[in-house]
Amino acid sequence: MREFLKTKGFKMTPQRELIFRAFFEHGDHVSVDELYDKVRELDHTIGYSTVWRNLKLICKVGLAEEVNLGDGVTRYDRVTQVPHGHLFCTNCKKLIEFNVDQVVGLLAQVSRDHAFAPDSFKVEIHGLCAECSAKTEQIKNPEQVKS
Amino acid sequence: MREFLKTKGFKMTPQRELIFRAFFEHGDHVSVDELYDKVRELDHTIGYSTVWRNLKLICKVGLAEEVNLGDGVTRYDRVTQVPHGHLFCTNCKKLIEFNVDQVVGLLAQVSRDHAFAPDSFKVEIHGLCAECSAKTEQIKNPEQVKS
DNA sequence: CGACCATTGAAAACGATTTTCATTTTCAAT
DNA sequence: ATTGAAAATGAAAATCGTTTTCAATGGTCG
Ligand SMILES: [Mn+2]
Ligand SMILES: [Mn+2]
Ligand SMILES: [Zn+2]
Ligand SMILES: [Zn+2]
Repeated sequence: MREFLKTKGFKMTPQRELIFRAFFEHGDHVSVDELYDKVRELDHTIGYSTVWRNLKLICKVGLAEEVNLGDGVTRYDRVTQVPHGHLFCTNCKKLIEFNVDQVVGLLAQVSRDHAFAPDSFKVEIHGLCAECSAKTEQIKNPEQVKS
Repeated sequence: MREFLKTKGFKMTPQRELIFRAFFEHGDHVSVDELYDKVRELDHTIGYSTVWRNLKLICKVGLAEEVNLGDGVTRYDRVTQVPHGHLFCTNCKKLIEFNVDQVVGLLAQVSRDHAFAPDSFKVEIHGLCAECSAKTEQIKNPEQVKS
């Protein structure tokens, strides 16, 4: 890691080391706030802006990407070998990943059709996860015990 | 329109009339700022919050949806018969729509696989449109006239 | 060891969105 | 037409996640 960053002209610092570790070990889909809290447990002197800047750095060197689910906070998603889509529960904010190989095939064709040079594909399904869906069902149809 | 809103318990006002008209006649994919500017040309006394609230209202009654392209501003997209995806040029911000029938088919299956109750599917391709793509090409490979 | 420049932390700035509040307007019932 | 309750408006302020500023610190390399 240190070497990887050095080749890109960045320096390694204790704070950076800690933030990178925290992100890659426990941090997928974290917001700045969430990672800040995690990192603070290990070193309560680290500043918020340092966490923010290092998350941006992780993106700049291509190890993560910002994800915007439309709820006002930016999350940071590790870049993986295979691209994936997100099932986002608007109730409990759970995020489930799924394979998008087939979808990407279709979207690549769409891009070609429009002479569009794609950088990235974003595929999201918003709705209710199994658990929240079950709960809502209950609320709408309270157990009709009476005949 | 007046009747449609009345049945939902909302009142009609001159401001609302103007804002709705502006949105449905010239406003697809507008931000609040953009629609505010448009509406201001017709009535320079309308307040920003009134435009904001009425865009929210248009969404609430199901005639539009918020779109978040990750550039920090919320846009408002008319709800159409057939769902569509967006090709978003990160350079010139152009937005091109495309058919997602096939994609939605795949995503519906993904939802079923996860017992997920989908509300909406979001399909975006970020990159460079044909024009911007051509320009960038030029910059990277300036006409190599010399041998 | 310096010199140089990236990095840090605290605080302030930013900017889009949302809320507040006093006032005005709509609209259904008199 | 008059009235009253509820909804809507406009200006201003509040909110809140993000981003910048700036002085101080610290890493890298000769
Ligand atoms: Mn992910
Ligand atoms: Mn659209
Ligand atoms: Zn859920
Ligand atoms: Zn473009």
